[in-house]
Amino acid sequence: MTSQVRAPRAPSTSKGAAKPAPGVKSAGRGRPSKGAGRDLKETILDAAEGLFARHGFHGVTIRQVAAEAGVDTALIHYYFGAKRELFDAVFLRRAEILNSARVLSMDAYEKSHPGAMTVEGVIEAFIEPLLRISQDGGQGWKSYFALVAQVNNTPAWGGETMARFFDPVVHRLVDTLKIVRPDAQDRDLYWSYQFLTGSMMLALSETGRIDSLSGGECHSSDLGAVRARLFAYCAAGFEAVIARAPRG
Amino acid sequence: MTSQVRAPRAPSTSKGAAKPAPGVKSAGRGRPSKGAGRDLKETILDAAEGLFARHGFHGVTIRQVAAEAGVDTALIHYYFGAKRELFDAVFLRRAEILNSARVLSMDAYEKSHPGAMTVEGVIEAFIEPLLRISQDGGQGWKSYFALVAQVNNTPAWGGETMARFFDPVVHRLVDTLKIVRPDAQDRDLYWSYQFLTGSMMLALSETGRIDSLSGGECHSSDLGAVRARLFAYCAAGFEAVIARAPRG
DNA sequence: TCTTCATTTCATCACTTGGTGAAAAAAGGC
DNA sequence: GCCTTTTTTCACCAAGTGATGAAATGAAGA
Repeated sequence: MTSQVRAPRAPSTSKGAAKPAPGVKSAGRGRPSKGAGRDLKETILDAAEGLFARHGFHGVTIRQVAAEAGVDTALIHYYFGAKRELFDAVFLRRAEILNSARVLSMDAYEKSHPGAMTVEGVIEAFIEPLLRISQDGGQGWKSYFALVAQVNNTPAWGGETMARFFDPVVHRLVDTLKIVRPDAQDRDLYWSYQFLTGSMMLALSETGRIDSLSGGECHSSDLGAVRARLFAYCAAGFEAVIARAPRG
Repeated sequence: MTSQVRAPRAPSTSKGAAKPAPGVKSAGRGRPSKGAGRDLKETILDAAEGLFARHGFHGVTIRQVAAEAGVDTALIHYYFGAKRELFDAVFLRRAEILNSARVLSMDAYEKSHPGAMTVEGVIEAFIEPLLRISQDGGQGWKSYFALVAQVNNTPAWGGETMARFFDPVVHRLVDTLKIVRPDAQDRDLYWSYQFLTGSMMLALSETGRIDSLSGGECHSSDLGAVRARLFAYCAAGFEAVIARAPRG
């Protein structure tokens, strides 16, 4: 009864760079709206990313995205299909970059500290890539982290997507921690990770709450301050939970 | 073609016997949908609370709330006004209960441990009331915690409300911690609290993520497991951050 | 009884939502 | 130039959206 989602004419395939260059848009005389010579598709994703991060999936309309990107709403459907597919595209775009950066970081740490790894070192290798990317990656990445934090706390919604893309790297963390603390119980590691990810995502989403709470002494945008404390905080937490070893 | 004269309501059919259960309100035989003879206003708040918690403010329509509560949409506007006011009413209903429970808990701890308070003890006094209420308070409270967690991570939206209602008790926590660790810097305490609240809210929202992540070994509904670890985890984190005392 | 008043229902409004088909415009190969 | 394919715009729809005025209802007083 509901109109089935018709896949838009797929613009060639999706893989690789064989895309026939959808026309360097604003170069010639297409739309004069957006200045940069970037692909329109990326422009749409950027607009959607920022809006979704601020207002959530349901808080954003296709028309808002279109207005922000300076395109027609039909063009968004042409490229991405339904609204939910647009959201997924936003989510996917940076997920793989994130995952490979984290795996690389943990690989490097493991290799550079043979037989001498510490809990704090492992945790730093797990978190640091995100802090670095957020600091160096520009506004797009900051929006993305806010988006992930939001999805993380709205399980009924993107929970499955979360799991599909981020569980592997979490298992990698747990496996490495088990090398460092072979006697630790899985339960304790998983719960400790749950605590860690809550802290980490809230810090990365830079909600600004700490700014007013601290009367201006702390700033949520100060990721250096996060770096200076979060690793030690989480590592001590892990150690305490492992040491206590409750049979819960 | 739009506005034609509204005919006075047609006398309809025979008003004889077929009138279906007029809404007698509070006492006796209200709505058959909700079992208890509670006020309709509370029924509406309950419905709205559950839906807002699952789908967020924009993901819920007045009509959905009305259907869930078994009332007419106009009745919701009659009692609460605009949609946003309904949301605020949901948020407010339990906020004060929460705050007084926490203040009471910290008062009790402070009085019962004169000169012998510990960081972990203070943190337990701060968090434990929430765990207890969530365990004993029924589904309504669980929805409420999920709602708060969501608002906490969507700053552009309810950030101001969050601050107005929950900042005082946080300042109380910080003040008490300064008694226990007089040499601790404010910066460190605020950042540590930020990490704590991220962990705590994620645990309280019971997203179910840990269930699949751990392959069924942990359950997000197992607040006993949280209690057995979270206090120690956070306390160790606080101590580590204080001890490190970075000048960030 | 008759009147009053808070509550509840009904019908509807003005507008927005996601989504679509077809035409128009570029881009490109020949 | 001509013809084909991809990209972009335009007009529009069916189904909702939040919200409201007014009528209907029922309990409580007078």
